[in-house]
Amino acid sequence: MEQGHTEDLNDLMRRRREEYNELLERGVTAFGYDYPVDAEAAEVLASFTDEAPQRTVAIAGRIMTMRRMGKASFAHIMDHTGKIQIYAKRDDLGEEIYDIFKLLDIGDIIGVTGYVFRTRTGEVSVHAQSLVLLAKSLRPLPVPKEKTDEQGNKVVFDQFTDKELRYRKRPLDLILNPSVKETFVKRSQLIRRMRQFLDDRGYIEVETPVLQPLYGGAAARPFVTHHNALDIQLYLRIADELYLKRLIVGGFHGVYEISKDFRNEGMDRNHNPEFTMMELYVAYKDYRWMMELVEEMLSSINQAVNGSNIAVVGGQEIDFTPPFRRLTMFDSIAEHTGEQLRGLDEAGLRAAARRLDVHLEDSAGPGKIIDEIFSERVEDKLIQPTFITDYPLELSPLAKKHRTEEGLVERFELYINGQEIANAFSELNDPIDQKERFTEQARLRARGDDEAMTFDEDYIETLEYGMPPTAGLGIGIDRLTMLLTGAESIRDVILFPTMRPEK
RNA sequence: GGGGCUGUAGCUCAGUGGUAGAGCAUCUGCCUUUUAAGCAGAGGGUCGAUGGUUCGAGCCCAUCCAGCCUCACCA
Repeated sequence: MEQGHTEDLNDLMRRRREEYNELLERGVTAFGYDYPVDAEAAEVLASFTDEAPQRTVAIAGRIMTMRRMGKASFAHIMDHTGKIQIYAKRDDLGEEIYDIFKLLDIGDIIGVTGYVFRTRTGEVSVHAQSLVLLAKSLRPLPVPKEKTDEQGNKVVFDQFTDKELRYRKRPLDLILNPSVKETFVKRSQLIRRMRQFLDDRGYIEVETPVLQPLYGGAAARPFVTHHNALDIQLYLRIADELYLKRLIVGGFHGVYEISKDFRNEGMDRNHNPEFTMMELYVAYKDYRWMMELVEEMLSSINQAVNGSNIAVVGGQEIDFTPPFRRLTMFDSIAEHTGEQLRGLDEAGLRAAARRLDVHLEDSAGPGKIIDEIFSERVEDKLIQPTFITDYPLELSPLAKKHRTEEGLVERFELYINGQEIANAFSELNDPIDQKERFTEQARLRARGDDEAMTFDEDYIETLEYGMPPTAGLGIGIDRLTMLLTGAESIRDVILFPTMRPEK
């Protein structure tokens, strides 16, 4: 239903324009400049007692309900802390103001000054002594109605539930569905605690390019753009990794970045084309050290967001108390399938996949086969926080070879509730090895793998100056937020998720 | 990309081939402690779009658009 054009006034909107004009004729400023707010709804309600001396408050918010009864009326206004009832009586406001009040609508934003009292039916309310319009709402707001039934349960009527509209018109979603705001407050707390945790350890927050002449650091297809003045093609970054490690070469002992990455791929419950990633690199550390940091950081973050070591997701309790379980990828597969893959050659791995009914592309190499078996038979069983360690080398072109295990790299991924939450490795700092890995990636690309990494000559050159041993970490902020808030879709933790444009 | 479901008033929805409906919202009147306020009345629709079947389509068929779920692909 197209309602985007102001010219396209339906009856409800036309009516509001008329009211707006009528207010102007009465000399009312329909859009105010400020209001001396000195109270908030939640605090006023919480602090009220019937014994305390009468208190006068100045409060402002959006009108959410209106009950006009001739010469006296009730309304609820909502500010950022919640709703509170306003009582407007002609004899107290004066006829002029009261008539203006009667011209107001649900959605209008008003400022009210008055004393706090309890109504006959028991609701703490503000008895208005003055009232001003701060913003006229010219477009009808689909406000749901609420009722408390005999059992004390809150019943909501006409709730604004259309998912598409909620994502497309997020401001309405925020006004009409209070839990939405809670999710984004939690997201903010999460990021704040993460930043604080990293800052407390002396790591430096930096900013690296979003527009990159070569993209790298992950296996993904990029968005392509063009710079006019230089007349060159640029890519939106798919990861921060290679730039951050350049900074470790440059002498920073620890750097991190929290920023958007962009991947030109499909969208679903777990993927949005732009998403927020935190990446951290710390010199002289390895992936084992990084596991301990991740445990501490996540339990600290969950404490900040949920006030305990527990998060509840889909009725499941997730326990963030360190230490988290550690399990090699091979052992996790053995535990959940009974198949011991360690030491098997490609034919042996394929046979195991067949026994487990895991389908493979013909082109899959040993590492890919192991990864497929893990993804299909293990991943979704990892509910409590579990570090899966030691990945096949061919899947990890930026990770350092395992110090004792042939064919593996020192890498871990943290799984919680069946989802990858963190990815980390001992970073590859040998430029000769790195060059070989890039060469292999280039071979894959030539064979048509458009997600294989590009050969980054400048990065190799930087490594050749010498990079200390380094531990690196990436955490998807959106997925972590989903986990800690129990959200089922990534769109519920992104304020303005990517949507197909309305036609 | 495959399969399933959905799209009707501002919102939430009903409507199985015969004159488009309900509640809330809106408008008019009454109403000075109401709370899904109430009472009386009124207005409001390209039934997602296009084409077809039919004497007749919101309903049946086809195509398209959009959304959700699911599988596949993908970190």
